[in-house]
Amino acid sequence: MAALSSGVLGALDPTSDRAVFRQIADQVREAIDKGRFKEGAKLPSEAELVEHFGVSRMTVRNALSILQSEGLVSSEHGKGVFVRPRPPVRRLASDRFARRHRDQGKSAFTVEAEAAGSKPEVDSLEVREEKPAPDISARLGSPRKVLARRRRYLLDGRPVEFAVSYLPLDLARGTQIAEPNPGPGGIYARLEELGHRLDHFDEEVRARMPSPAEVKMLRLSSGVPVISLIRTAYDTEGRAVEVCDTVMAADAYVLAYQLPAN
Amino acid sequence: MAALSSGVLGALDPTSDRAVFRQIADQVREAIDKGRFKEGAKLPSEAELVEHFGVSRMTVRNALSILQSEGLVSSEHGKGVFVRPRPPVRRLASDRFARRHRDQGKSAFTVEAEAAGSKPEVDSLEVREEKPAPDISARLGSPRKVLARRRRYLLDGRPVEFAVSYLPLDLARGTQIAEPNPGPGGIYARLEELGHRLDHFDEEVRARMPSPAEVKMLRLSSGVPVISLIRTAYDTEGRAVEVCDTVMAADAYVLAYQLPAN
DNA sequence: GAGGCATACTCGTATAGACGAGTGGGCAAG
DNA sequence: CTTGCCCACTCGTCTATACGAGTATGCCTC
Repeated sequence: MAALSSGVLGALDPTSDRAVFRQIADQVREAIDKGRFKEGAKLPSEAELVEHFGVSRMTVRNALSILQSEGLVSSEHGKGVFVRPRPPVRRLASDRFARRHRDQGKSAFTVEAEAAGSKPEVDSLEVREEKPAPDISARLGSPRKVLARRRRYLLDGRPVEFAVSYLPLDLARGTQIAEPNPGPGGIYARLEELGHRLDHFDEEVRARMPSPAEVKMLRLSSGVPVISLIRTAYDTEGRAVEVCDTVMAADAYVLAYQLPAN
Repeated sequence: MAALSSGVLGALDPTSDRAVFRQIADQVREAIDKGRFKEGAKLPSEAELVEHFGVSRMTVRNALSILQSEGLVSSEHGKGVFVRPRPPVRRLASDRFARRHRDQGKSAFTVEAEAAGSKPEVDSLEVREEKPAPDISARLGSPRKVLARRRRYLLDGRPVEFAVSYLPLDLARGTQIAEPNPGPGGIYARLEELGHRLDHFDEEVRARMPSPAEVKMLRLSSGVPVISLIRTAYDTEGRAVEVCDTVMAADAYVLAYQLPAN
């Protein structure tokens, strides 16, 4: 209440035809944008906002739900509503699969995370053979079955990315690629050892709101979209040797690409 | 009502500890996923859902608001709630700025849209000199002032993208780049004519929920994120000659990139 | 037939109240 | 001092009700 009377939030405009709950959302949003509520700070409680604006609680909750869907705030049961802190961002450079980055014992994810001062983890590792979904199948040249490698990546305990790699079964069966730990340099190193020298990767980038399963898997708070990245690896023969389907928490990533001008 | 009694939606599980509005959202989501409600189809009205599930209207609205924030449905005042149709998607290929695509009289956007059978439009064109924001300034080598070119792109009347190009003022002032219409091949063709042969582009891709201003500008329905793309163009001297800040409706785009493996 | 109006249906906004459940601090008992 | 409980405060869920505003339809009038 002290925070309110100190003038962080003003009054409603009864002459405006803008809905009351939008006016409240506007005021709180502006206060956040201008830094009057700082990152991680607790907003006034619903009861305080009810009293300050003289409206019912549902109206206040309606206003807060707007800000939540915009990704500006997140609520914690029993504690309050907080300005959502911006997490550190992981930058994926366009040369991240270059051969020269592939000669270490650790995975690219691990190396990069440790360099950035974060604690990397990989879990939910599942390796199995399965019948590919139509879109995956089409990219791989319609194999009857594929090897699927599923894993989840975490930084400092927070899940940031979920990825599934699909490889034609005739190519991967019986090799170290079919093992939970594919060895130093990852599956791309193994593919090259098997004679599939990699030529290039195609990546398709989309953004959308997460499914409930993805919300759970990535522990996403509301108002955070996901980036969907589908990468296809081609060998020098022009054969698609792997498709990797990745879903990333959008607030944890920036993708960097370099395009030639010619 | 006939649709409901025909069994598209089932009953609630009173023994479940899952909130009622979530159960309702789950059921409707599943019906959409399984195609029992098709794209563009009208859902049962709130009143029908109230009757079917035997709950209050706020509970139904709460359930629908979940689906709306997931981008699955959108409501239209006075008409109903509809399964959101997936709009046609525009694919941005990684060679879209290649010199060979730059020799026509029309802009790349126009050519590509017409090839895809859509009606392209460009509006809100504004060209002015201004003081650059810090992040833009840093990318361009800290010029005191820049030329800013703002425009909005539409496909079949729907706004899909809003873009601002920034160029160092000393480079653009007095040239055709400072004109509303930059001429055939766009500003990249003009830059090359001015002796700045383009070498490569850096692109940074992010996804997030839109600001209210972006919702208005792109006429976004709720539950649709935006893709933010910041492209920096470098000439063969290594100088950054342009920064383009683009905000795209995420449901209208897929970005395609090709990465070398070496 | 054309125009306009009434009406019924849709979602949008807002109120008031109730109870549940998670959190944290203080107080009392051991 | 430590343990455990209670309580106050937080957000979560749900009900019931009311009126406003946009849309579509059909009927009535002209």
